[in-house]
Amino acid sequence: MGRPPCCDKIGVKKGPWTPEEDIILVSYIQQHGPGNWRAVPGNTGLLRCSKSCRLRWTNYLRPGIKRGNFTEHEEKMIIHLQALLGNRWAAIASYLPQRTDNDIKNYWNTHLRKKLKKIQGNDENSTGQEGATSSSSQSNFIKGQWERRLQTDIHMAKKALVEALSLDKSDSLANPISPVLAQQTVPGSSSYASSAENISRLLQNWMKNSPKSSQLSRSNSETTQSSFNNPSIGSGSGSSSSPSEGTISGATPEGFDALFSEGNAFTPENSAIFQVESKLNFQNINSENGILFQEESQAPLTLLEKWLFDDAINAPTQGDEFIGMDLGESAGFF
DNA sequence: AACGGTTGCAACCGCATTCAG
DNA sequence: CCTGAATGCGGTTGCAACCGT
Repeated sequence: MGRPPCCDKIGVKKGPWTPEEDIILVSYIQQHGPGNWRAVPGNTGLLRCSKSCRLRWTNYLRPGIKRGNFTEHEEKMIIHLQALLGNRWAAIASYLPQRTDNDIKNYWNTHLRKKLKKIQGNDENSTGQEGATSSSSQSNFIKGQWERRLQTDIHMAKKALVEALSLDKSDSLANPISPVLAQQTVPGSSSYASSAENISRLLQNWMKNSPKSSQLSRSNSETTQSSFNNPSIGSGSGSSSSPSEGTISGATPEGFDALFSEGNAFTPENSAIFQVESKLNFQNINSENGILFQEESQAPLTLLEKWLFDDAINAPTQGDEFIGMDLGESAGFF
């Protein structure tokens, strides 16, 4: 049976998000933090269902999301993890904190699966006698995959238990991220800076597409960057911050037209102040509301993770990095 | 230039799980 | 403990951009 869809109400907008909607959502979350998605449409005036808001945030607007091409290392990790965990994209994404599960899933479906198929095809052609044995070897592989998955789950659960029971919590709290993961973090770039880049990008696109924008006064240029980060934005009197009355009344398309005139478009070049201020604001939110953006992107170091990174570090440049891992189709992928 | 096919990605759908009353 | 609602997750779809003819 299943529950009826939450979004089949009349008047709920579907389809691609507009920059205006993105900004309204980001602005709201900046004030109230992610969560309580049910309240988001009502409080923001967005004609989207809560689910859509959550998805937009987690897959696109959330701080720390890296977009664009996957690196070879990321690719290897995905293949490794997919072989180990199967299509558990959320679990895989937890090992690639800068990527969303949707992104990884898409990348797998569009790039890596094809790549694997191609290689499988080559293998079958080269051996020439797969046929009857391929199905059994595949079932063995699937069986092995499940066993490994089970073992990993048990391993992870054990480790988590040990960590939870450990008296020496200070170390893990002080350094919740592995050194290797820390190395991957771009020095000096705040988690929100990445989000600012996202917003900057979408705003740039918006500016391109919006004929109105060019007509707008540049006199707002000073207020734009600060007001975007100012929690009082849109509250009119600037006094409302409770979720129940936190409607971003000023965050209307008209309001944003004024806010983001051509001279105010966020670009990587001019968004430095924005990034710094945004960082500060999010830190405030972190401390005030207990929302931990940083922690969102910091998966704990598990044995699996350690193995993955050790493997990545020790991996030869080509070809045989999967030797001994019994990863079936993954072997010889590169 | 026009058209059809392909690709990549954002967003949606529906089921599963979790949580609060 | 039960029930209904919220949230999480993976599969799938829709569509714009790209490419070849």
